[in-house]
Amino acid sequence: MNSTSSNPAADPAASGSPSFRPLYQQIKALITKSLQAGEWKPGEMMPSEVELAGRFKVSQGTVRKAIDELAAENLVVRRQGKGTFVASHAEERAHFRFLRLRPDEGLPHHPENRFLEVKRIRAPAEVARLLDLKAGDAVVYIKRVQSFEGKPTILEELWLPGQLFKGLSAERLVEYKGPMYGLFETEFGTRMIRATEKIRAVAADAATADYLKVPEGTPLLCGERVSFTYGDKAVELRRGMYLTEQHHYQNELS
Amino acid sequence: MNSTSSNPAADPAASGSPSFRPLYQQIKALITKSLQAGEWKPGEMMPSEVELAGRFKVSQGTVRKAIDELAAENLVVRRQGKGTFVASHAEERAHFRFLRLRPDEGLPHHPENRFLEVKRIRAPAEVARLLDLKAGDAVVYIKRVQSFEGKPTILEELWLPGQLFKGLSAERLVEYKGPMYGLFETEFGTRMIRATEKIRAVAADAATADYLKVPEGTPLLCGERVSFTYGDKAVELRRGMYLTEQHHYQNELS
DNA sequence: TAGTGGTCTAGACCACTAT
DNA sequence: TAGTGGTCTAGACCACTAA
Repeated sequence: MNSTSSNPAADPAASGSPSFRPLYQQIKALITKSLQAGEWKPGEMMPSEVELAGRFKVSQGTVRKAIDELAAENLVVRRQGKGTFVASHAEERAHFRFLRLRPDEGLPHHPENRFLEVKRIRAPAEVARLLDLKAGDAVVYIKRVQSFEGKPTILEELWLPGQLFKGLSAERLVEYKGPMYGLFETEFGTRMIRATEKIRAVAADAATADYLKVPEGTPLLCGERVSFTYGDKAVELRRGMYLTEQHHYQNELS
Repeated sequence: MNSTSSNPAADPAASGSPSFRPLYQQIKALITKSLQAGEWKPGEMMPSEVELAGRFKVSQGTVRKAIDELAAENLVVRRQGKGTFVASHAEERAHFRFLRLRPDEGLPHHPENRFLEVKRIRAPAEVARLLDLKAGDAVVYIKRVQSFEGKPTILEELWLPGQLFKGLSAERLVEYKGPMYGLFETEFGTRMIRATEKIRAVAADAATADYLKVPEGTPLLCGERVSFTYGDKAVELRRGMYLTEQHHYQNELS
């Protein structure tokens, strides 16, 4: 396949792209668009490489390279002999991808959740800025405490665009088993695919100390996370206070 | 190339591997061995794909896939039209790979260094355990304070295997411009390729508070890093106390 | 046995860099 | 112009899964 081919996607003039763009990148973009549109739902198998190659009129190798990158970005999961599947936060293996807080020894446990508040409010300026909304736009506000083995360890506040999370209620959150991100993608069609996190050390204020049952002034990890869905659209702001007396934040540098 | 080929690396019996192992993985291992042996030094260009394909008696595509993975692991850097180069910590672009502490606004600056101690000691049990040494083995101990714009921000302690870092002195550290990892790879032939980090929040003790010129009890980020070289061999333990009043630890989740 | 992803090859051509 | 990495193809065969 080259630029003299009849394949429209490979023709820069037809694609409207002024500069050279590899075919497999264009295929990747098309597949991503289908993922975003929900053509194949999380957990489902997507069409085989051969089938996609036929649909896009390119070789299987080109589809392969496109899917390789999607797999590297955790958007899809390849399973030899079975097929390629849309990644899902509902799967066990995905649970710890965004959960970096680990007990000092042993394997991570699933925390017990206690929801303190779930309500719709108008976005404060700072929240609106980070979520790319207008100040005053509706957002869902969630406040919860997570405990490990009965010990309160995480105090977390979340802000979600109200537009995308209509009908999200405390009942629904409590009743859903598994990670919140699973609920978000299953019930609200919003899948988190990456996030940025800023971490600092702070002293517990009176209210936080009370929730975590520690003395005021106790040093806590403070993490601010902004999560993004397809198209680098910010869809979650999360501020967490982490008690790190028996836990630590684990990170791999490479 | 298939299992009936005359290529010894592709023959499981000849390679001594009982189970199936892709050819490109074997090639990757061979190239890694050459990197480890210093056949090509950091910053140097390594042989072209065609040349390596000839040497290993495989197709260029197979070498390509091997190098693709090495590039993904930051062991080498590809430059179109030029060649493939051995990655180096001495290069500007690598400076911030392991440096996650950022100023709250603006781009990261290079800190000013003040070395408080550089000496050879016997490894305490805990250090020996993490570096896979025997308690009492010689280690180089380094203690330093890093300041940004004159403000002390990081108090760091390092332990390095004495065996690998003979002749490392305060003078050499002070005189070397650029990141320590650059010095380590240039002068001591030890290249850090990945690390694990555990982070928690702690209160500054009297000594630390003094170094960082903050009140005792100030919340600090405490990071413990173990760095590894080729073959997943631990070669550095680093414990840092970070003042996060004007800085934060930045992380990308994906 | 059929279908899927995974590996490997050989060859053509493109984009980029240096000379 | 020559050499490098980057893209794309077509086809063969392997490993794994499920019916």
